[in-house]
Amino acid sequence: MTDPVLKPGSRIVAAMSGGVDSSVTAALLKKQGYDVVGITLQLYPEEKTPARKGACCAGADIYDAKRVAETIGIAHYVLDYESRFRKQVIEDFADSYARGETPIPCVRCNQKVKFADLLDTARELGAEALATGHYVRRVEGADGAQLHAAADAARDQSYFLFATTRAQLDYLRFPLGDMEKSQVRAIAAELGLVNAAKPDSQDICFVPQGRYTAIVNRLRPDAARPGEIVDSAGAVLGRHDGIANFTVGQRKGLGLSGNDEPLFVLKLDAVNARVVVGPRGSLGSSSVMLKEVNWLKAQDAPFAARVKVRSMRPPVAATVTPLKDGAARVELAEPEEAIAPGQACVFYGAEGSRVLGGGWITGSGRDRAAA
RNA sequence: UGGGGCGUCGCCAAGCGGUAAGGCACCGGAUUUUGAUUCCGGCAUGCGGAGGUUCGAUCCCUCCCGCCCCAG
Repeated sequence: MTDPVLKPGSRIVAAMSGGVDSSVTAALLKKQGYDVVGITLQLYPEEKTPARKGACCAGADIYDAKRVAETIGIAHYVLDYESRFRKQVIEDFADSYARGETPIPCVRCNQKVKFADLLDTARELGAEALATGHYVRRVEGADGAQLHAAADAARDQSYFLFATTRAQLDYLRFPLGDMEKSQVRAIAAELGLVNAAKPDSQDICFVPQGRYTAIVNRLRPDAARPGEIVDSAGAVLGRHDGIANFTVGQRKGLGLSGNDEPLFVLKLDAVNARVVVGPRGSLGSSSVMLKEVNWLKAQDAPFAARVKVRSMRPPVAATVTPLKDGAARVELAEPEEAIAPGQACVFYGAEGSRVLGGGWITGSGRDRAAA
């Protein structure tokens, strides 16, 4: 099924990370007769991320992308995006932790790098569109392109693309949005792509072995300042080695023993380097405050929606109220646990799969405290 | 150095003669293109120490060590 808008034979830039998904994306477009140009971004120095499973965008992955491009017969370029990536994604990541938040670097990367600079580059190359291997659907609507969750719900990545603007969406294409992962791998195997059986990427791509705090500590030493672990009443229960080690809702790593029930992080106080903890029952909140909301629908009045407060969580019914200066308030029908500043709250239609927008969480209301 | 109580996994804590529950913490794995959560698995040949009684003792007896409390 070819694109309803693009002319046959149009030039399309395919963002190729070196993984199966983006490789198959490029292959499918090529098969459909487009003039596909593969581009791989070098996002960080190879030597810092020795070959490992689940990485992308450096070293061996770039090589994989090049091999795939050769196999399917398309042009392929590698662009050095290290400094942009460091500034837009890694620095932001560290700043966010230093503020006591829990960042989502993948969203920033899509928002500030792939759909920004890479998109511009694609235009400069005369391409009609930029395609990626995200599992998300782009639907041509009456008043422009719409963003929808992937057909394969278990694979859906719409949460990570909530910040995609309508202008960006207009130019983007996501050929895998209607497919199952197993189909994608089958196609890769059929075409003999080198990465057909390559493990899915996971963890933060620029962090070796999941030790993200090492990067944060190096960039923002303040986030590694030791401090107290306290309960909601302020009683000191223990000490910690830096708020960057924690996120709201976290249970492991507190080292507080002797309790009848486990304790979770309720809040991070960056100013005082304090970690506030409490029992599970104190984790729920039913109102969420957002900033920098990206609207993919008219933003005139409050509306009913289903929202996700974390990527791997079923959406819950909610009412979204647009506020001034790109802010919004979300009232959840049922309290959600562990709503963490720095994470995203993404709005979906009350029915169906359309993404209506989303924003960055700045705080949440503690309904139990308010009740 | 009179009286009473207590010492079981890193922490809390059952067991009170029949061959060491549980929770918390911790470790490992699964899941996951954030960070978490969650799930599964692991975690005291030994119950302060030394003897004794018994077929058999963490549970009974003796002594010792260490805490705590009330009196002096």
